[in-house]
Amino acid sequence: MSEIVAKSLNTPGARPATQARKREILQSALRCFTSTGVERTSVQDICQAADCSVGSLYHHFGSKEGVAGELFLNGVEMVNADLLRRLERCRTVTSSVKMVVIQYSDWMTDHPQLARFLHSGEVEFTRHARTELRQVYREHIEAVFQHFDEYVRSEQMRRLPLDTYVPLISGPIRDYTRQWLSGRVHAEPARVKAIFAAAAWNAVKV
Amino acid sequence: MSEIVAKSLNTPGARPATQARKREILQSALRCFTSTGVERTSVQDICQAADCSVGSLYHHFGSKEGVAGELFLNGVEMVNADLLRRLERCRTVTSSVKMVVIQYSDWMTDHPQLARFLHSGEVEFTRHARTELRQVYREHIEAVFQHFDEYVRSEQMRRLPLDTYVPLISGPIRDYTRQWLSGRVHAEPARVKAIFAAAAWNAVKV
DNA sequence: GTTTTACTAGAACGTTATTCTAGATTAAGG
DNA sequence: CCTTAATCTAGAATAACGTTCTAGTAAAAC
Repeated sequence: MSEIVAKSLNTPGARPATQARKREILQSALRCFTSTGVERTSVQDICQAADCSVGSLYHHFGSKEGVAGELFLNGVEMVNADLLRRLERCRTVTSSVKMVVIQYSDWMTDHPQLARFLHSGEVEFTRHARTELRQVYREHIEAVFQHFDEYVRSEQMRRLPLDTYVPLISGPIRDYTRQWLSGRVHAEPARVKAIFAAAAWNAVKV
Repeated sequence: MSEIVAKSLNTPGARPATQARKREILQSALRCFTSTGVERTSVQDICQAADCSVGSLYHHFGSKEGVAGELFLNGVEMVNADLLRRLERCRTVTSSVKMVVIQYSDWMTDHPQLARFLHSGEVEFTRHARTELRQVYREHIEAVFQHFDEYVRSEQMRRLPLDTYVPLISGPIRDYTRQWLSGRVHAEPARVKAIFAAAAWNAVKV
């Protein structure tokens, strides 16, 4: 089971027990969402699984969407942080580009439940969650681009329209992962990552 | 506005007016779904827009999911048919591979409403719709692969694991389209298709 | 020890998808 | 034509669900 560790699961003024309760709710929700689907799980299902009252859930998360949103945000932050950590160790263009694909494959294979949830597309975000997610995404992209900037400058990588790098490098493995999660293909992403890593490098090398 | 033409919108024993009524419901539903989101549109919204009663809607489609499912299926069949039509005119490997990307870009750009709906990921399928969709997908893939088979045999194209062709060729443009629909990038797919078409060919050429 | 705040609980509310029953319209057979 | 059976429409009734509300409990602050 994947750990649902929130960056800021506790707000100022919160009691010690609160974090545990929130985490319990999030983990129970993830189990429900991935087994039954977001829309088909009721808040009562979550409360029953987490052994809490609806009042408690609404106090902490405001809505069912709120639970799903926080779960989604936590998941995205985990993947992003893991990529940056692994990118820092790469010292060449080739290994860096390939790492983007390899990390994605490994992470999705290692966290199938969160992978399923993040790819489900069922999550309806609140306005607040949406802006927060956008912010997280932007900061992440910026950090990743900073890593690759020197390679583009030194012409070890093709210079392309900014918006095309992500689809070119990550598009295929994302598409494959999606198919894997929907059951259309059977080999885990981690077992085909070499092909997609090579293709990614092939797409952006000079 | 895109035409919602059903392959088999009429069942045996149906009256002439039925097809028009069903199409009216589907078109109204599409408008509601794309403007408000699938989950947030009620069946009453659809009925009001289509000027019909809930009883009528349920008689024809069985459920809200049923409406969304048929809309989805029709959309997929339209894209697929369009691709096969355009592929038939291609006489070389390069143009064929690139056509897969180009057709996708053009179609999504020309049918933004259906594109948004097909990519929304909000549709919950009934068991029946799911199997039917799987069937349609399989037949389509088979037809497309048949077109490319000769090129692989004559070694004008790389021989790769079967499940990797689609992600390698279509993954990037799909990913880009998704980002375009979510508003993260602004240039229409049709305006960047050349880059992704070239990358697709680059990924599978010998 | 008192006051304030965080938290929990579960009944009550309004909305929504779905079902049901009754009736209207149309096609087919004689 | 008239009858009969089937398709189709309508809208009230139902059941389930997300959310709100009120009251109460526990813990921290002072």
